[in-house]
Amino acid sequence: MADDWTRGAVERLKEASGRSGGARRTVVEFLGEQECCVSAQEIHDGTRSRGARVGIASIYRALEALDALGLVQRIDLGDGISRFEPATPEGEHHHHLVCDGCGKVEPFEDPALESALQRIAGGHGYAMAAHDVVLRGACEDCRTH
Amino acid sequence: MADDWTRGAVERLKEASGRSGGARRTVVEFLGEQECCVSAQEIHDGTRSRGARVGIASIYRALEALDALGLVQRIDLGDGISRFEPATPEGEHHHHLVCDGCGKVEPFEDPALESALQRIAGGHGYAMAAHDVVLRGACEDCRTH
DNA sequence: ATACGTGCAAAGTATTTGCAAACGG
DNA sequence: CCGTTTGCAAATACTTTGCACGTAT
Repeated sequence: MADDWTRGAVERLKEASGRSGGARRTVVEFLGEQECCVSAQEIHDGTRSRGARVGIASIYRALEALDALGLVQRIDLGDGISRFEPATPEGEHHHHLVCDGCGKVEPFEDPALESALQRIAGGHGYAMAAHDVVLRGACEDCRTH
Repeated sequence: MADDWTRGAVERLKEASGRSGGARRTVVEFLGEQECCVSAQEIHDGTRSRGARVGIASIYRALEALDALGLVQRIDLGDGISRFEPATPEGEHHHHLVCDGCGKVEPFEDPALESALQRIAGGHGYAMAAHDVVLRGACEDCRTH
């Protein structure tokens, strides 16, 4: 399934510009393997440790292109670093729990939350295009010590 | 009511450090008058246009101190700029709708949303300490053209 | 008098951009 | 070949920090 996203993303990038280069492919392949969100720096380090020589600027440019095509979701956990993860085709998405203690990031999804957000946006006359939800707290491990 | 917050915040800052200075007071007074969240730069511009000569660094330091005491809420709308607003004493809080078209920011509060978030955090073993919710979309005005 | 607050300027960090060279079609 | 992509380095934008001076207690 992750491979599906990778293949689809490479193809849609190619369609969009008529061209395909090594840096973009490297970024897409790395992203396709991730469980959860990663930062530009993590992509840089991760691909470099596999021997890829991709400039950080190209990573940002690839992520910008992917974001513009709706192929990745941009996530802001509030620490000033943008993180990215593959966007699921159906628009289903998850949000994140961040542990204040150990920094662990954990995804979750919740239909009731989604519908509450829809209801709220609608009630204020907004056509909701996107939303971010980040929960912060102490995880079970950190609480138990 | 805004005055209540201003007075209380000045006092708690003083308690915390045993000292009170002009820059902090200026920042607190400005914040107390705001309807919704403002950025450090907006505080700088706003206070300066009233004749205050407060350095931007002092504004950041005042905001950091207020945040540490829980007197302000730090808000990240996803544009890389931190915004701040007075925190209400009871821990009640609101979130924000951001219009993709005109950039308008509108607050809302919703008890059902809050309880859904509590439920989610609890279900994952987290003791929720804070949370951010930002909804993005086209507002009624922008949709109607 | 003493320690904390303030202002300026310099440093730091994440991200973007200009540009020449590499490369895909 | 031609136009896009890439990598480097310089630039940008927000925020933090070092340090000398001011100021409240």
